[in-house]
Amino acid sequence: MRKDLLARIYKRLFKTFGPRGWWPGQSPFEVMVGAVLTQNTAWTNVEKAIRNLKREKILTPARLDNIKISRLARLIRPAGYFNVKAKRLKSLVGFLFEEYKGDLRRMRKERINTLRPKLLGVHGIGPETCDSILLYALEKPVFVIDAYTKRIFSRCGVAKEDIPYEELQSLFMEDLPKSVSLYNEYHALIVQLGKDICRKDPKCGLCCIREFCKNKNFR
DNA sequence: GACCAGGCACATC
DNA sequence: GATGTGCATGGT
Repeated sequence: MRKDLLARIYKRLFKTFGPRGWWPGQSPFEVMVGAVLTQNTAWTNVEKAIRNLKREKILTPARLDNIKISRLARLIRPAGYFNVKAKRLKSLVGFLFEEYKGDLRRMRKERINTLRPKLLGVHGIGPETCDSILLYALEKPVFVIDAYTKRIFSRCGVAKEDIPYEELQSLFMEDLPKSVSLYNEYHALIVQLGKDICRKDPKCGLCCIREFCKNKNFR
């Protein structure tokens, strides 16, 4: 892969879509909860669930730790998979208390290299959710890979379609400067592109980016 | 009414 | 280790 390809694609995407303003959330804890709720789910549904949690004033680590799981499930119902996600949120909050006394600021102080494996060990926290929390809630320079990233960048020939998560992540992190704001914006732009184009035309090979790559003869 | 959405754990081979 | 399946609501 050409050295600055991914940086150039970023610039192209940013020019096309502009800043995305991610992650929508009023606090790091809200972002963390949103990261679980949005698993395989449209964000509009997550918003309804978060509204419910706010209305009941239980969107804090202590309140979520104490609430009965059946009530939590009922409140997050609009986000789908509500029984599964209620359990996952409980695990995550339990972890937050066991390791950091329920304090995200403590969690934030830990180094990525020790924090990431620990977080991945929590039930219901896979690589994407983990990295979303690290980047968007804790402001760690970690690149988030999701289904869109894999689909888009395999279609334009940057990676194979079945490339493992960490491998694709490394492609980005080795090619780009380690910047929280850059990773934040880039991932959001990829999701925007995925929503705009990939769904409407399954055969679309990345459209503007592919053209860009072709013109630049990048491979 | 089918299809999809900002995944993950678990069973089975 | 690869592959399949359950989990569920709400928008297009």
